[in-house]
Parts: sequence; C-alpha cells; structure tokens
Amino acid sequence: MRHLITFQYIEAIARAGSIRKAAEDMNITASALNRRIQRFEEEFGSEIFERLPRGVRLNPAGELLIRHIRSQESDLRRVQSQVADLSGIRRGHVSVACSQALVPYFLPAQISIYRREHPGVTFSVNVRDREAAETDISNFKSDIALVLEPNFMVDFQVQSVVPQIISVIMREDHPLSHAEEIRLRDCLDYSCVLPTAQYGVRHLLERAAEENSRTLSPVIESDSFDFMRHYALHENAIAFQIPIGLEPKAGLTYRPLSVKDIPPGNLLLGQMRGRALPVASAKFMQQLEIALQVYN
Amino acid sequence: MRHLITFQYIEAIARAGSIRKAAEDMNITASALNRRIQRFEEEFGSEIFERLPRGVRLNPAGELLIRHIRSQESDLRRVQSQVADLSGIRRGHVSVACSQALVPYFLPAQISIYRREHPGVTFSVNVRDREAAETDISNFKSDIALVLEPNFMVDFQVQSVVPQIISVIMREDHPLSHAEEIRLRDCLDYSCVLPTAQYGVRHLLERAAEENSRTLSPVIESDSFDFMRHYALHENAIAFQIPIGLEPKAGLTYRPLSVKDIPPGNLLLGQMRGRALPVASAKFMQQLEIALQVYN
DNA sequence: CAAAAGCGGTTCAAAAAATGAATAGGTCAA
DNA sequence: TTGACCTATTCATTTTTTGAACCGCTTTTG
Repeated sequence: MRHLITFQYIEAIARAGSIRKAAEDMNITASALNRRIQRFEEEFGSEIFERLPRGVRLNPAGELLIRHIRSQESDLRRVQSQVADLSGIRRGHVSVACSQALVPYFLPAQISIYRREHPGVTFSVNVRDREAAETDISNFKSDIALVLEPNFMVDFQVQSVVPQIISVIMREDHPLSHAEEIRLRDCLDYSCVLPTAQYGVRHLLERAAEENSRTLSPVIESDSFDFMRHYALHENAIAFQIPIGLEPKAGLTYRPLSVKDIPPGNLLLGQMRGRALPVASAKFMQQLEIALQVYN
Repeated sequence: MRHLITFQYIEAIARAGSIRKAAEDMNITASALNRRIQRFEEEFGSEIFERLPRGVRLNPAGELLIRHIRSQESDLRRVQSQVADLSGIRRGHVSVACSQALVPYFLPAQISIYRREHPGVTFSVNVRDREAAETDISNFKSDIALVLEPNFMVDFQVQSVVPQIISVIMREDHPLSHAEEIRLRDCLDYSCVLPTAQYGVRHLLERAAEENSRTLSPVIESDSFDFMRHYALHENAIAFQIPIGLEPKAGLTYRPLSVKDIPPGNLLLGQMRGRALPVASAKFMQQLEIALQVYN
C-alpha cells in the first residue's frame, strides 16, 4: 500500500531509534525521511518524536499514534485476507507466538493438519517466553499466542485455558520411575535440570518450593527443553516439562508431579483484545481450541 | 492527513456513485481520479468497484474496504483528539444522532452543561428516525445515538436504556385533561394527531392498537412533533409524545397513557459496537448516561 | 581537550509522481 | 440511431518527492 508508506516510515524510526538508521533500513535518504516526518507532524497537529542528542524517541502522542498505525495495518491485512477469501483464493498468513513446549509436537501437528486443507496459508512460529509473547500480541507481531502462565496483560484476551500438570522426565532406570505420581520432596533428592527463570515451568516450581519452604538447587539450568530432556538421559538427572510438550522417547519415562505440591499450570490460548483476526488466523485459532479440548 | 486522500476519494466515489461526480465534488479531474483508483485496486489486489454503464458501485470487496476506511478514519480522529487532550488543549467534536423528542429540551440543556466546562468542544446534532440513526452510527457519521425504539442492528451497542411512557398532549380545557392516566380507548373518541410511520411513538401506538383490535385514524399526520403540539392548541385535538420531549407550555397539559394499554417505549443511548470513541464523545456519553438516570 | 562521529535540520537542483485536457470507446434510453 | 453519460487511455505539464551536500549541535573517543 504505497500511500501508507509514511506510517511504515514512522514505525521504522520508532524501531531504529533514529531517523538516519531508519532511513538506511528503508533505503531512503535521511533528509527525505526527516522532511516526511516534519510534514506529517505538521498535518497531524503535534510532534510525535522527541528529539534527543543521539536520535529520536516516540513521545506520548507518538505512542498513541503508533498504536493506531499498528492496529490499522493489521486491520487492513485482515480486510485483504477477507477479500482474498471471498474471491476463493483462500490464502493468508498466520503468526503464532508460543512457549517452547508447543514447538516439538503439538504445533507442527496442528499446522500440518491445517495446511492439508488450506495449502495457500503460510505460517510463522516464534518461540517466546510468557512476557515476550504478550508483547508480540499487543504489537500485532503475532496473531495468536499459546503460552504457559503468562502475566495477563490487559491487552491479552484469553480464548482457551488448558491445565497442565508438570511432568517429571527421567531415564527408565531412575529410582523414581516406578511411582505413579511423584512428590516434590522426592525430586529434591536427585540432580535436577531446570529451565531458566523466564519459563512458566520454572515459575511454578519455584512457587511450589517456596510454599513448602524448600529451595531448588538445579545442577543445570537451560533455556532449551530439548537439551534438558537429552541431558536427563546422560546424567540420569530429572527434568521437568508440561505434558503437551512430551512425546514418547526411547529410554525416557514421564511421571506427573503430585497436584498436592504443585497446582497445574495454565496453558493459555489468546489474542490481542478486541482485535478482529484475519480469516486464516481466526480459523486456525478455532482449530487449536478444539484440539486443546483433548487435554481438559 | 494528505496521504490518506486516496481513502477519501474512495469514499467520495462510493457516495456519488460515479467517478465523474466524485471528481467534481473533490475538485479533481475524472481522469486523475480514475487512475488513482486503478492504481489502488492494483496495489490492493482486487477491484473494489463494479463498473456499470451508468457509473460505479462498490463490490463486496469494496464494501469490506470502506468499512475499514471509515473505522480507520474515525480511529485516527480519536487518536488526534486524545493527543490534543494530553497537550491540554481539550478540544474535539461530538456528533449525535437523535430522535426529535430530544431536540427541544433535553439535548440543548445537556450540551450547554457540557460546553460550559469544555468550551473548545463542538457539536453536531442530527435528527434521525430510528433506522437512519443506526445507519449513521455504523457509518461513523455520528458518534452517539439517542433514539426511541430502534431496530437493534448488530452494530448498535446499547449503553443505556430509559423507559418512556407515552404522554397524551392536549389543551387544558380538553375533556380528558382531568384523568390521572388515560386509556387508549378514550383517545380514539377524539381527534388524534399522529407522527408518521418512521417514528417510535407511532410504532408503539400502532402495536398497542392492533393488540386491542382497534385502528388509529389520525386527522393529521406529521413528522414534526413541534407542529403536532401546536396543532393540539388549535383544534383541541390530542397528540402524543414521550416525556423527555415535553416542557411545560402555556395552555397545554400532559397525561400519561396507561401502561396497561401501551408498554413504555425504550429510549436507547448507544454507539457503534466495539468502537473506541474520541475523548470528548466518550465523556459526553457518560454525562448523558447520568442525566438519563433521572428518568428511571 | 581536541578531533571524530553521529545526530536532526536545511537548501537546491534533479527525478519521480500526479495531474489536466483531449479523446477513444463503451452502454443505455429516448 | 442519436445523444447523453460513463470509464479508460495518452501525453504534455505541473506538483511533489527525493538525493547530495552542508550546517550546527552533542556525545564519544583518542
């Protein structure tokens, strides 16, 4: 949309933090971009950038404006996708921000199901911790978020809640592998591999440990659940993950942690509050809702 | 906003029904406008107008687009007004679509109260029947609607409901003027002056008459409540109006119709569903809500 | 402490885009 | 069939946007 390029420039400047950098990004001269902004500010009736010695920054007016710009652009894309839809082309793009647990198993399966029916639809999948996922949603960078225990920002509208009991991951020959369900105190006797602080699983474990006046002392911290799973094989340590992220794997076994110690974590499916999603995203969201019911 | 002019052109064409007419309205050549539209359609990825022998008309894609355009423009105005608000200027514009009953008394009073506090805010007040009011709301031509018994279109979001018992208007020396409350059958003995079909009052009267297997035979129909009120003075006929539209007037008296015959009509305050109103409009709406509580 | 680097803002000639006037070519109604 | 009215196209002209060079300023760097 060529006539909306000013908006795109404004976004680029906000992102880059300086007119010159943004000019470079957008393949234009700094002078041209500068004048564009000045003209826009005049039309708009207010400055939208603070001029700092080392660049520019959105002022409050600019913050309001960029919110409008983003929502407007997303809405226009939605309209375009609706139009494409009614002309029978059925294409579109769906962007998902999700917790790591969804990456190996659940999401690939769901996306492949969806694309079997709508091969014209493309996807982007971004792994985000619970905070970043919400930011992405409210910046219109992602249409859909599927995250464990987010912070519930105001912009985040929950569509579906799935309780997830944290599972203990260990080798089949691990002493704990015979128990039906595992108590938290039992875990503390063994080497633990824990996810780093930004993850929901860690958050839940910490909270539970605190309530039981225990502390977690992991031998390894990692931000990769994949790594942790593999490590459990090597050292015969125990790792933790939510069921939706687990697949049967040779040599490993999974047991639920007792809900007496740790309440189930909530896996939340949601979107930007009040936003009308593009056709493709809305349909994919519907599919996810149905698929998630299995876990209830 | 100069860079959004294409959108304004599209709106003008949709309104005018032909590129030439719109070109004239917008002080531009038909050829220039035509090319603009063609370029836009190419960028947009779909035609938005049906080319007819006698002009053009929005096709379904165009309908979707113009919805977006209108909501987008309204949102931008809102952002501008918010910006003005935070720079302390406190200006803005409020547009109200309302039933005739609100015009003589209620709205002028409310607007004057509001403007006493915010003299920078301007108003437009448009009298609309219940259908037109809803259309205005969903076209973003009005921010706020205050109408009797609208049809409840999906886009219309009700903020406040005020029951209004229809009153009979007559001269002080009219035979009915002594009754505390008046039955519908009594009215039929006298000359009646009725509003035309598009008004809520007429709608309610007709429905009530039908239930009682009676028919209304007005000696005069009018679309002006002001006229009807004055006419009651001359012929000693009876007219009808809702309480919110009535002020004491020398020589005239008002009596409620019995709710046994006619259920109270609903005066509805509302706006476009899901729309974020500009600051000024939102505040005025709040004030109206409070003011209307008196009638409950 | 001085030079360098990085920033937004300004100026002016050059390039690009939008425009107007004229006109082609179509459909419909009388 | 004619005339009215429409969209679409072409091309010279006008308007707008752009790039290059430079100014004045602040911060960083050596």
